[in-house]
Formats: sequence, C-alpha cells, structure tokens
Amino acid sequence: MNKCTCNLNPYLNHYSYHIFFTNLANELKIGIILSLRKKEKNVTEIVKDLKVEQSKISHALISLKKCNIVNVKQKGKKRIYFLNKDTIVPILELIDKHAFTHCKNKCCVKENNKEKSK
Amino acid sequence: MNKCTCNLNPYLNHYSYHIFFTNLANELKIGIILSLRKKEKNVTEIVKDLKVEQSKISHALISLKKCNIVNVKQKGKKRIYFLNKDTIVPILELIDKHAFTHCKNKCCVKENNKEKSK
DNA sequence: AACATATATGAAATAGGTTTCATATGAATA
DNA sequence: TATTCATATGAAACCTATTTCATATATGTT
Repeated sequence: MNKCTCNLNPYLNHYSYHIFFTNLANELKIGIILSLRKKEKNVTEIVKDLKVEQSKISHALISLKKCNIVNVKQKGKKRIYFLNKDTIVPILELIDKHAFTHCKNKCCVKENNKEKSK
Repeated sequence: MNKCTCNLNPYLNHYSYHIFFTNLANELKIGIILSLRKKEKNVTEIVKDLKVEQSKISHALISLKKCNIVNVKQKGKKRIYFLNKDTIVPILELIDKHAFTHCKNKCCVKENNKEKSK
C-alpha cells in the first residue's frame, strides 16, 4: 500500500494506522494497557491482575511492544513492562470524552452493537 | 463485561474501547475517515474517491456512525456523511506523532509486522 | 549442573469482523 | 405511479487476528 498522502507523517500509511489500532481494538490489550496505566508490572503480575493465561498475555505484550505502545526492561529474571503513556493516555482520554459526549445512550457499548449480550 | 474501573467515564467499559477502535483498525474505514477529513461527502462521492464497491462503503459508514465517528445529513436523495472531527482528528495526530517518534524504523508498517508484504 | 521460576514461541484451531453479491428501500422526477 | 438514482440491508463466504496448548528459552538459585 502506498504512503498516505493525507497526513503529517511520511512514515505512516493507512496500514500503519491499521496495525496500531488493531492493538487497541482488543479487550485483552486494552485491559493490559489500563493495568499498566496504573503501575508498571512484570508478566506474572499482569497475569494475576487480569486473571488471564500467561501465553495469552505474552502474545499480547509482544504485539503491543511492536508498536511501542509498551516497552520492557529486564530486572533479574523478570521482565517489567511499562506503558508508553505519551500516546495512549491522551488517546484514552479522548475516547472517554467522546463516549461521555456521544455514548450516554449506549451507542458504543456491547448491547447495541450486537443483540446477543451475555 | 463489567464497567471498567480505571477510567473517567461511567458509560465506558473495556468493550466500548474495543468497539471504538475496531472502527479504526480497518484500512477502509481509515480511508473513509481521511477522505471525510478533507471534505464531507455523500456515499457516491466516497465510492468514487476510494474506488471501492458501494455496499462496502455503506457497511463501513453504518459502523462508523454507530460510534458517532461520523454523522449524516439528508440532502435530497443524497446522504451527506461528515466527520466528527473533535475526537478523530486529535487521535490521528497523536498517532502521527507517535509514529514519527517511534516508527522511523518501520516498526508499525506492513513489512515488519508480517513478512509477506505484497 | 540440576532445578525452579519467568517468559517467549509455534502452530493449529477458533472466533469475529469484513467482503461479497443479490436485493430491498427511499427520494426525486418525468 | 413508473422509473431512475442513491443508499441500505442480509446472509453466506471469507479473512485474519486471537486463543489454545504444548514446548522452548532465559535467568537466577542451590
């Protein structure tokens, strides 16, 4: 796919957005992001916090890391993941604000998008 | 899924983010957004601009509309779609900036995420 | 070196969003 | 009101990211 001609950044194309947002369009990854927003954690701590199987967390983290949404530092045998807050936190705040303004009628919540809530 | 306890907005949960970002994690929808960023358009104009089949555009628009990412006004037999710029444009700018800072090494582009580029 | 803890990796199966294509609906006009 | 233009809708097929599960690797400890 060609470079996108409509944005500020020559390094970014439609597909770049796709990759980036694919990471955010995922409840588990959002869970990880929100968990790391509070405090950096190693994998085991994330597993405990979210009560999700370890390899699932690892797969998700690797994907998040690829886009620099999270970063990692080694500490002994533990790997501490931490959020790159510069981008994500403002984005989440924009969504929060958007939902507050537009989605009080539940337009963006599970029930309206698919009837089979459960 | 329960309300998310980590954000500002009682109307928003993990799934809300998911719904919202699913709309952005799609090249066609990003294409529509970028097209509408320049100028509001009816469906036929979007079809011409993006050279994509009409029902595909309609499906995408309905999905975008559900999250108030776009809105619509009727004008004769045409339906003019326009971008809710308050949320999307700042988000795209944040991504642009993010990519500029972090993705010069192509971390977020097609080739690195999947080897089979084409 | 053997072991335990911590995390990453691979691949097949799965799930859920997107595409396709046929068709229905809505608005305007002759 | 018959016709045309404009757009929406439904459902099956398709595609691709996620999940699952077995296993590999890496680091520290005894």
